[in-house]
Amino acid sequence: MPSVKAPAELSEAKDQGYYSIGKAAELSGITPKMIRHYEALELIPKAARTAGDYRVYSAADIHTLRFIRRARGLGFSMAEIGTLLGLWRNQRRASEQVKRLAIKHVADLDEKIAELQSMRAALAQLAGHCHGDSRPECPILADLAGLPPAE
Amino acid sequence: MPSVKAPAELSEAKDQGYYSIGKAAELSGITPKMIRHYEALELIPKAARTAGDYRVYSAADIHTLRFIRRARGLGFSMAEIGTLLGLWRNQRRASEQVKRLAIKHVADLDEKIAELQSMRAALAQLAGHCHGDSRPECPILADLAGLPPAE
DNA sequence: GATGAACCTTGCCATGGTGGTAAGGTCAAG
DNA sequence: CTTGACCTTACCACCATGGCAAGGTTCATC
Repeated sequence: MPSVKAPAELSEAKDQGYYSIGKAAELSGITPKMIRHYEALELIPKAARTAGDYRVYSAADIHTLRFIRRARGLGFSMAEIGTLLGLWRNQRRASEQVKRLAIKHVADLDEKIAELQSMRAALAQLAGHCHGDSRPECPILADLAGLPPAE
Repeated sequence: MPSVKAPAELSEAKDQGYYSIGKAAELSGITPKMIRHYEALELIPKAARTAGDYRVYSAADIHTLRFIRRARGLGFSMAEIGTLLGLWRNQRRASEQVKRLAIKHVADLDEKIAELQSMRAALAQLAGHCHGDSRPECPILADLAGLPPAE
């Protein structure tokens, strides 16, 4: 056995089914940047390190990262994802807790959607009344300036 | 004429129809904090100052602040509002420019709405399949974990 | 003419989720 | 031993807003 001071460990880790942060990013669809960020947020446990201080990830870690990515895709906040991860890991969870969180989030989404829709409707209405030619008269600006709607 | 070193100016300003930042905030619905912020962003011109370095606002300034508040209410970004203010102040603008900006913003809103709606639909679907009782089985978590939809 | 309340001033920090950049360390291949 | 790809930490930026702190101004009341 050659007397290498501190074996690189990284290729060794690879042989054992562990991934570098870059590989984990590729496999999970989360950037290395965000993986480190989630670790700092304590959403995921601190990754194991090689002798050279590189983070290493197991297949189970990749699985967790994918879970986070999907939850983000549904619009859950980091705090909510933290809760979801806790429930996911807890074999004795009640599905009722998960459902409650989901229903609440649906309501939050509905609220945001309604807000955006009312903006959209108001603006589309104004734009519909605007000639959109070379003349300066413009109901959009008139409305923003506070003039009566002039229906 | 009494030889007051530097006349307070504030009450004098008030007499002439000028407002303090607090009053301007009250009248426009924008917090003093944000009024200062908009000034720093150069969205609005630098306010005049009294001898005591207090900002003073005219009725026209209040008008501008209200314009900004309404534009924010329609979801325009600060950058877009800067453009809108420029068009508003420009008597020779073409309404076409305003309309183009508005239409673009409607498209942006539509995009966000569609995104939120697809989240909402996916999540509502999952929640609809979740028993929501004391048992741990949960299609929501199963989906986040990446299991097949199990329709 | 002093005191105190209400207001103003600037400046810094925080949010949330993500991106960038810089300065340096590690590793594998040539 | 060098090169280049990757990793490390530690900052700063975004956007719009809120909060707090430490200090100055104004004004009304005693």
